[in-house]
Amino acid sequence: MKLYDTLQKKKVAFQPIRKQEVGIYLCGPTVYDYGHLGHGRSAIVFDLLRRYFIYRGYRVTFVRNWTDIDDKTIERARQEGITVEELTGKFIHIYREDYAKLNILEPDYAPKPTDHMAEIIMIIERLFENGHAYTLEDGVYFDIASFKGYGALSGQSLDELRSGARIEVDESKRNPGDFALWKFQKPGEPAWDSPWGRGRPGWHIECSAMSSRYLGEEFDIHCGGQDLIFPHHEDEIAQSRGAGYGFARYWLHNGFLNINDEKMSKSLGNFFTLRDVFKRYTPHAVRFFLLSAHYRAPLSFSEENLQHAENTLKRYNDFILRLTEITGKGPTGEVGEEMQDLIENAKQGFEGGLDDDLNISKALASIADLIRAVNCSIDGGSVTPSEAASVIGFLENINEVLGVFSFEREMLPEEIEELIEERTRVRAERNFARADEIRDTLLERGIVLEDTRDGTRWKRSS
RNA sequence: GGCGGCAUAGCCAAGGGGUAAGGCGACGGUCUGCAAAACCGUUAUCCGUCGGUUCGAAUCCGACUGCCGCCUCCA
Repeated sequence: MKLYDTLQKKKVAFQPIRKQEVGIYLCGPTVYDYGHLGHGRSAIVFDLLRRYFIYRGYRVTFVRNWTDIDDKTIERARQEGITVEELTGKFIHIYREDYAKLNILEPDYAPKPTDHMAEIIMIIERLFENGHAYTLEDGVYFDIASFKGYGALSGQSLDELRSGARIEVDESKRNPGDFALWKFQKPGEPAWDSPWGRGRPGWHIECSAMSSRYLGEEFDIHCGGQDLIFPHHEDEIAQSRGAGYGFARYWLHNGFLNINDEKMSKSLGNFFTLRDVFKRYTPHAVRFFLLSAHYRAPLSFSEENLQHAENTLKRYNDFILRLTEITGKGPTGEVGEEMQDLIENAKQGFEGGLDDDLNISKALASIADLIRAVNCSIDGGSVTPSEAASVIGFLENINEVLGVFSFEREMLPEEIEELIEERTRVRAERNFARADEIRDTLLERGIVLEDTRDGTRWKRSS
């Protein structure tokens, strides 16, 4: 399996630290507000990564944090007149609901920095011991000049960072790029005891502390959005390696979700929350949309593209419905060699695509080829129930990775079943006026009827 | 100013030295009582522009143009 490593700036063959095991850390959101599509994208593409490792037989440990203590959670809680804990508890709950709708697997660990002060303090102590930390009036800082290799991830040298700094420089810091490890308490702020005084952790330190806590001092993959490369991940590397950890072996970053060619973000105010989008599109379609572009490429949000996802998914699910109708006839017939080859080709195409740095387009193209070929055989009446079952089995397997197909069928209310039966009767009598009337009535109620050789099929219209 | 990314049909998108996968949409056809679904066919002489290397480039090199991101909180 090849993955693009941001640090090496190229695709490399993935080698796990321990055979058939992989530890993954994903930087999660700061929980002070509703999640938007961009957060959804990051969560989904790395859910795809995790699920594909599982599909490939790896034992995966997946960690995604909730950032619950920083300027924004403190400020928002103050505005709303509630505690930081109340605020973050509410939004963690909302995020979890949204992510569940998107069929994102729960992380094995979902740590919060407020639960890990001991680990955070311990790593800062180690940074002092190793000469990377120093204390100023308002907090403890990391001395980036003391860490050789600073800038390797983002491709920037210390000098460039110095000259390019757009922020007002705190003259007391040894280097403008030095960042806070521990911020001393200001009036009204939540605070924890530490050897340097009461306060709270800086942003970057939580990920260094919690990743090592759950995945070990050296682990396989660290992921996040491209906006985290600098300074967040650069600083994490400096801290963790400065503390003597091996830290992450591979760095993966997802591209942005754009809207009108601009990054969707809180600060630009051009975002759609997941909740809003769910009002207009099915969660499966939203997942499929966010999944359907390569994870490192920019993806444009638009009504047209969401609708596109909805349409494509409908084609998949119609296909599954057709297969289900055939398997309903019982487990009979052979699985012919031709069908075995079709499935095998699709499987190889699917795996070949995802093996190549999660090339989802390649993977989906092979599924499209399978659907066309099998639909063609169904039209010809040559697909046995056993064959249909094996195609469904294949789709179920890959759906463990994609998580977008629907296999379940709901039961219709009896009155609707009766209308469908009545329509079958009157059609046999060639009373098409009544038949069309029934079809229109049901359509108004969201039921689409399709007449096939073997009877009438119903579907939900949306 | 520094660092990085992107530019392929109406739209989404793969490919990345040997002559353009796949999907959505559209149009024509088969099927159907009519539809729908499905299938078949059509839909890029060409891959931002200009040069160069090569027998051969969308693919490599150079320049240019446009767009985006990071350098400040951000998935």
